[in-house]
Amino acid sequence: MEELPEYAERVLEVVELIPPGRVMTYGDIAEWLGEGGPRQVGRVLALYGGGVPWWRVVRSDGTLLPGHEVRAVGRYRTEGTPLREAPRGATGHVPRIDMRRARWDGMSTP
DNA sequence: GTGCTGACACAGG
DNA sequence: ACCTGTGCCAGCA
Repeated sequence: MEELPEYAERVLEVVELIPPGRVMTYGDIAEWLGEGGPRQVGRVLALYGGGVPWWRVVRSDGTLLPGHEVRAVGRYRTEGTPLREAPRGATGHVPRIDMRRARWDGMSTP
């Protein structure tokens, strides 16, 4: 059985609450919990994020996790997450999240 | 105790 | 749009 710190459990719980097609930033989660900071949230996901939709947690500017961009973009296309598509034909360029539309404040429940 | 590191955020150039 | 520096908080050598 896992002995997760309570803070980690809270973070994971919030991440699981994020509806498909939406995203939250590390800072938003920290603020939503009212405790810790973005870096702590990031650390929790790095350690225990394997069981939650980690791709729905992005940086405030909408950039994806280094090394996991391809996997994440696959999910976004499947879930219909608003992306800022690169201008036609820009090969090698990874799309970023359209934060203005995709950001979820946690208010409207799915 | 001291210092570096990290799945971050923000401001400036 | 990209890179750099500074601030923040916790973990680790």
